[in-house]
Amino acid sequence: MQGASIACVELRRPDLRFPLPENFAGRLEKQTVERLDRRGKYLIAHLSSGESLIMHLGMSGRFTIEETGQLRPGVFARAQDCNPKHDHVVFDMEGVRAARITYNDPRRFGFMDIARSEELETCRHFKEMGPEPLGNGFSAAALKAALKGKSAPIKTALLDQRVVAGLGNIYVCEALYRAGISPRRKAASVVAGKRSDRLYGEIIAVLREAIEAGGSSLRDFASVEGGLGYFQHRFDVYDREAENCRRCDKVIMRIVQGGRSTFFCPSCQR
DNA sequence: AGTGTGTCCTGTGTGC
DNA sequence: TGCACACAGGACACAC
Repeated sequence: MQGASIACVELRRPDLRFPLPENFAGRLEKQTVERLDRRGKYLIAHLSSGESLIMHLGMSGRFTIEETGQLRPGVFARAQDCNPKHDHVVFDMEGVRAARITYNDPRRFGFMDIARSEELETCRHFKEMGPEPLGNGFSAAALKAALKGKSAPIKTALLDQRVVAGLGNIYVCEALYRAGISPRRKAASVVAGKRSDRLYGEIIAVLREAIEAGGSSLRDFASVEGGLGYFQHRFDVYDREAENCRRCDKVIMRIVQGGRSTFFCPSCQR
């Protein structure tokens, strides 16, 4: 999409998780995508109009690419296992590369929005968002400050995007296991000892390793080229209920916190 | 203000 | 085979 222009936007329904913004297609058509970016779990396309398209995949969203030009025919073939009845937004790109970019999302938990590019940092999606975990804004001190005084369980606190951006259920479970911290422990008590320093390091480590492995393909995640991630083979606890801990051989437990599954080793995590 | 609960939606896997 | 049910990578609205 970078450098290409949006020739046409086809909306196949008036909303995703939320209503699409006013004049959605009109504000995108004829604009050039100057730069693609990411903040937390959001994708951002900076447009020549001075506005930016903000996209979130939710749980099941995906973009597929069909190359319509002759540049690299067949490289970006449409994923076979993608039911076209959930194709909700179609972007026809022209210019440096002609392609059809389709947003498909069975559960429709994803959403899109538009904001002025110079106001991105203060728009509702990013105003309160915490630092990028692999960026300069994240440090052991920053993590401590964000967790300080919180009575919520550390598991719930780490899923809160205001603490640190981009952590989801898998990597929170994995980071807590690596750091030897019980998911039930109050966030404030993690700051009190040296646990938060260890946690800081493990958050970064697990994210780096997962990115290196191409992400985690549970059922349907794939890269935009269609390739699968491999990090799921290296989960220590996530989706391993009743299996044995790799470290102490005791049984991995599943509990529910804030309506989400938490996997942990009650012996290794204190 | 911070925290816990329910909700949005479809597909898949499991047990009966 | 058919059916009911639980659960899924996330964020938000709401009640306290």
